[in-house]
Amino acid sequence: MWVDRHPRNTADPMTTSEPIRILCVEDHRIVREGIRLLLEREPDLAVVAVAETGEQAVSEYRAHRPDVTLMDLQLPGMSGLDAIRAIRKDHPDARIVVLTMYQGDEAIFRALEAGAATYLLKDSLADELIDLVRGVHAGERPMLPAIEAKLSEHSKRPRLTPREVEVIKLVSEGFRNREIAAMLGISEETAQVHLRNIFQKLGTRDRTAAVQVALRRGILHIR
Amino acid sequence: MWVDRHPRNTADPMTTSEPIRILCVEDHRIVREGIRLLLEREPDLAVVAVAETGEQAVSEYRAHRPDVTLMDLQLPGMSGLDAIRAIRKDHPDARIVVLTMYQGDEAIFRALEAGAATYLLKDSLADELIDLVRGVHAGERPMLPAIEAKLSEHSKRPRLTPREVEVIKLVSEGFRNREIAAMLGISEETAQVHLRNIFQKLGTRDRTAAVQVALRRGILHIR
DNA sequence: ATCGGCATACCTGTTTTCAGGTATCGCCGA
DNA sequence: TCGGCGATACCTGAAAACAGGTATGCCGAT
Repeated sequence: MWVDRHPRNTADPMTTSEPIRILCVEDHRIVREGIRLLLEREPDLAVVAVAETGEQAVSEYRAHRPDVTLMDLQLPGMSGLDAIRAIRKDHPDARIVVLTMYQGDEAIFRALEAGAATYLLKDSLADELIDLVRGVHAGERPMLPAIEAKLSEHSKRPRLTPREVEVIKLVSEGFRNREIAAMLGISEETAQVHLRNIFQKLGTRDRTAAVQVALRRGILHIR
Repeated sequence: MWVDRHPRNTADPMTTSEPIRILCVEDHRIVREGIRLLLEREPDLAVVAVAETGEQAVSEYRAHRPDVTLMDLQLPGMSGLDAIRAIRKDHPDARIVVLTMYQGDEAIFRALEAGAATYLLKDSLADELIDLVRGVHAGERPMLPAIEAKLSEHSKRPRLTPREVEVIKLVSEGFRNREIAAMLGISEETAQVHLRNIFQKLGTRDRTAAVQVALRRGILHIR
């Protein structure tokens, strides 16, 4: 618990003199610069720091204590998800807006579970982004209808357990059941049981299709 | 930090009255809007049209005949690659700059083969984008060192044949060898031979790893 | 205290995939 | 015209993956 040195705007951005201070976390420099320009067309928004990795995001957050953090999920090194967790661990009142390409229900669920205030896709309108930033800064947790829909879809589906996620991750990297078992310190048969349960939950009959579904749903990520 | 805001005079853009007319093809609206702002900070650049699908790109090209087209590869419906081919078929002198996230050597090779003038990644500098646009407009085919490196890497590797690409694509969708054979109208054994050749070329021992490598190298795409 | 979910393990089969070989046919370029 | 490559096909045998069942220990919630 600390005393915030930077006064925050709780309401009515246009009548307060201090703009909303934003940290923009995005690894693609052209995109980042573009988003910065978008935001800074608004007189009540100011990008005070940027970061292109999860680690940088954490340290820039500490250094600048922004009012709102705009976070991409796909980052080199520490993922955006882990960065959200790390920031929220030290600063439980951090207000984080996820802005990403990932449209999988699991990605959305995990980001909000990790403490993000809201979630939007990069093909949203610039105005939607700006509205969400203002709303989140005002303490709300505004949610776009498309995201709500994916969330309710998610709640109807069985989730993979942490162990199952480990297994499908190794499967996606091309390891055999025997190797996966050795890496996890379990028997090959147990690894197979996990895999069978994964197939059942994802509605697939083999590992290749399971990996595809896991990628689409945001259970796994590229690279 | 970074990004100087002054227009730089490479070929003295200020003395020419007509700006470079650009078509910007990019499905993510926030990114598209950001790139547009980036480009339009330069007085000699003007975004005269935008498109968010391959089909739109083709029709907008026809309607506006831009000097330079900025093309993303990942588009809903018709891919950016097919859009490049379609545009270049009707307009062999079309000058197209690919701006994408895909960093796989095969994606780069195919784009240039399809007629793109140059290729850059979204984590390039805004200035690099602007320089490339100006260079391409001037009739050059400027190439960033990182892209050249990937291209020479590509030339050292064996390429998959068209048939092999069809096979690995179906494999990535989770089909069994027998199903793939039926879909392609060949025997299961032939499908297996293709797959064996794919493993050999990609340096993998099984289908799951092969799909991962194919995704990384831009031989396959998500979705 | 009991029940359900999770992780673990083993058993028995069947199906699929992988590895190696050989062979034909057609096409294209040297 | 000859040689190579791509696509096709078949054979055999080994390895891996998949399907179904049963069972145990643990832990958290009711």
